[in-house]
Amino acid sequence: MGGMAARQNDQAEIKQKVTCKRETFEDLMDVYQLLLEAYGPRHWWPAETPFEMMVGAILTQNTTWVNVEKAIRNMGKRLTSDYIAAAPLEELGELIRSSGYFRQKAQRLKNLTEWYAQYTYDIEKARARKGEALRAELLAIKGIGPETADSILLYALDKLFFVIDAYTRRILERLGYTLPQTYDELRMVIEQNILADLTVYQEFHALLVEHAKRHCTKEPRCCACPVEGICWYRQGKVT
DNA sequence: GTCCAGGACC
DNA sequence: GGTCCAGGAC
Repeated sequence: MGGMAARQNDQAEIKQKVTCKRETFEDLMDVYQLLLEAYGPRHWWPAETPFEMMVGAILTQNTTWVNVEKAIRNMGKRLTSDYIAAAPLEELGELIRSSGYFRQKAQRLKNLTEWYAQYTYDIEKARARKGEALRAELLAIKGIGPETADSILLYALDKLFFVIDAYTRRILERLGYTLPQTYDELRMVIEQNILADLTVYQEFHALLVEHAKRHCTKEPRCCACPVEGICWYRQGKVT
């Protein structure tokens, strides 16, 4: 009699267990280590100069990197602050057409360059400022949101801000973490649980991108995944 | 041809 | 939630 009720209880408990999530982000560095061992250091961001890095950050918004590469190649020697500052909007747009949203992005490149002018296009002058101040300035630029701002802060300005993108969310979801809704909440909880080191920040984001492309694709390819041992999606605990 | 991935702003 | 876009997958 009690046996039946107890069994139903067990099943209810099991059901609850499979739908719950990781409680904390304390083991994030384990994820980092596994990805680093699997893929090796990525040495991101792929750019010749800090300015090219910032340009790439805008061009890659909602766009695959191959299309950005075409745009960067197309700009060639014109990939300079002086050219962008002076070029007609339409001409600039044509150069970067392959990266999509080219009218918006042409204007955004001009906005970025206008901001950079106050540092006389000198990255060291910008780096001399506090990260928080730079972040506020970048976010005030029309066309630069949190992800683009943090990419620029991390990869061009050497400031400790963790970059959150769609790949980051997808991977962490699948691993089983409970993600805060907002960008900054997620960024800060990650920052509180990883080593405060520029290389770790830079590599971790790059490794997440690599992982999202090789294994944690939209349709996951879990075979031989370097984090399958700790992944809750792989273990059927989350969908 | 249609569909889709992918940030920021309105 | 709608809009901005090219290019690759199908």
